[in-house]
Amino acid sequence: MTISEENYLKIIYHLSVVSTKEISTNAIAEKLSTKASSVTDMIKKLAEKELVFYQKYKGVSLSPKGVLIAAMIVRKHRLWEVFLVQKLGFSWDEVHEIAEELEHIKSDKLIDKLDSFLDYPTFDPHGDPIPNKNGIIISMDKMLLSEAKAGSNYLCVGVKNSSVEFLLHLDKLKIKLGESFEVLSKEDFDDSFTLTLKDSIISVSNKTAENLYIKNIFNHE
Amino acid sequence: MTISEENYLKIIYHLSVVSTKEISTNAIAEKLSTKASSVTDMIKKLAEKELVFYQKYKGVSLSPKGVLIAAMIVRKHRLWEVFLVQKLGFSWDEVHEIAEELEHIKSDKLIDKLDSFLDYPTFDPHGDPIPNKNGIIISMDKMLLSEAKAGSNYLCVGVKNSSVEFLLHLDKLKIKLGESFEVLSKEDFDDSFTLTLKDSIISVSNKTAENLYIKNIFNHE
DNA sequence: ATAATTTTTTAGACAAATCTAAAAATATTT
DNA sequence: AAATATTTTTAGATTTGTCTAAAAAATTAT
Repeated sequence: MTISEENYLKIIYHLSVVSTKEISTNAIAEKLSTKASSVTDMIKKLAEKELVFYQKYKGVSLSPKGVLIAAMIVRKHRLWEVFLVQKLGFSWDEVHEIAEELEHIKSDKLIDKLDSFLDYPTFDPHGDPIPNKNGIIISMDKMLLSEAKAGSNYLCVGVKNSSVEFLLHLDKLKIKLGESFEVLSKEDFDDSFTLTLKDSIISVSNKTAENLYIKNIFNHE
Repeated sequence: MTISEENYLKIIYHLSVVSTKEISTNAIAEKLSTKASSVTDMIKKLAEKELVFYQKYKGVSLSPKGVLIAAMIVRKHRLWEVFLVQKLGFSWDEVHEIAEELEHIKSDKLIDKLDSFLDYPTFDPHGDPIPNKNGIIISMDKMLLSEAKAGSNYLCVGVKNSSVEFLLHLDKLKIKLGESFEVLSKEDFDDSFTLTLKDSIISVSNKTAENLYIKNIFNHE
């Protein structure tokens, strides 16, 4: 597997999580910042290797073999992110770029040992689940802050948008994953939210609320 | 810098440590398991970038800029080896291959943080010195076991040959870096050595003795 | 010092991954 | 359903790093 092939499989994997349908050439090209013609070439190569199912003009989907390889790349990426944050002290907005390189290091033993060293984490620093050795990911019943109800208590569990800009914005608001808060009110005027977080009251824009995953905290805890 | 360019600089760096003279095309080709014609092509490219000094048919040497880049690659390689052994529990014969990949990860901040996480090590698991951020390496006054004198005490400090086979052989003899021993005798018949190591007496072949670096232990310690 | 050998370079070809431009297929509009 | 627009594919070119085979330079031997 070349790095390029791995990147294609990874992107198709990520697109497949969102869509269920066949993935279009253009969608892949956009994610990889490349041209549709390059995507067609690479897809043919991956189809030749039986890592994807492909029919001309009909889009592409991962074969079982392709799913497993892609899940292992995502597993490596997210384990390295945990390492960078928890062991080396990076902030959550810095780790994606470095993990993009580390995810291509080829050694199963390395990943097993890293997993053990990190104490078998199940989520990465952005709240995304880490596939296990068989490619299985545990899914959490999360929702967006934008769907929250006034008066309820929640926990921050992940980000939908993990761009550097958004993550730094959350840092400014002192919002961290694992933190709990209460929704005081939703403002009708601009669909923003007012929350109590660690004894202070903050206002969160609708755009932010639509990119932050949360989880209900039930009172019996 | 591509991975290929980095590998050429690294090899020229390693060859320069041994020879002082200009490095020949064939020497590089042999180390990289490639053809002389490929080496010529790459050297031209590196000369273009002013990373090496090059004159047709006269061999090649690193420019100051080239030395620094090469030293940083060696620094990364050796720091990652320390990480793999000390933090992940790899044995010293397994880490070279993985570090060959990790050394090409591009992030200065990553290496600074890794260095700090490892507590600023100065030698890698094979006893080779780790260049500092300025490319400076501290050299140790080491010698080969084959030059040792009967009756003296020494410390194992490094290996000249770091092949998997040799390292596993040392494991069998229970020879580890940092261990001390006394040379009981040198056998005239086959130039082998008899040592006391951790209360047991072992025999070490001349071939092994010529690949193990040691250091005198003075009695006033 | 000339001949033979080895080393190095050049010239031209190839595979991988990309691109542009044009053609073909599909989807959307009217 | 025909016309228009979009998407996808094909064809051919480019770049990077490699190769083989032949030519040129340097070294070694006679």
